[in-house]
Amino acid sequence: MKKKYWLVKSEPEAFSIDDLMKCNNQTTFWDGVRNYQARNYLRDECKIGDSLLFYHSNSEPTGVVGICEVVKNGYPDFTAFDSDSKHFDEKSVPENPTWFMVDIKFKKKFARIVILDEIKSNVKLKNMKLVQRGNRLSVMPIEKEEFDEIVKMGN
DNA sequence: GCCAACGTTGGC
DNA sequence: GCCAACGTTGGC
Repeated sequence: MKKKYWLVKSEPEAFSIDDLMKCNNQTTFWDGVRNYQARNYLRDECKIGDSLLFYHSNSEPTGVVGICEVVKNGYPDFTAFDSDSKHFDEKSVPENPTWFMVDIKFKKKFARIVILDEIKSNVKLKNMKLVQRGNRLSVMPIEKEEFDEIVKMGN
């Protein structure tokens, strides 16, 4: 299986890369994805060993802040079963789960944040879904070259 | 906090 | 299956 590359978004108010660093074993489950396209990526394509860019949305500044790695393949997002969770979805049941998640582990925090403006103005990154109009996917595939370029910018 | 651009829902 | 209404995302 060829290694793949992803960009995942999180609002740092809700969950930041610093929060991830403080997690047990610097690992957490990436819950709360409630979009079918993103769900399909998590369930079917996002596999152990894949690399992810961690992106802070709705923040100051907005941009890519570090790298993580997938450490568990897609499995049912159990927060959808929990009526106390804000990610609760009554239509998703354990026998037939609607939503999926993966586990991710912290790898690295960038020396500097790669802000959205820089990504937008870098011609090598102009094909990223991130900078295309109106794209709101919270989990999106990216190319190895794009991953490498952003890592280079962050160091 | 605003609001444009989406995705989803539900009436028909 | 269409599409208006609604809720959400996310940059600014």
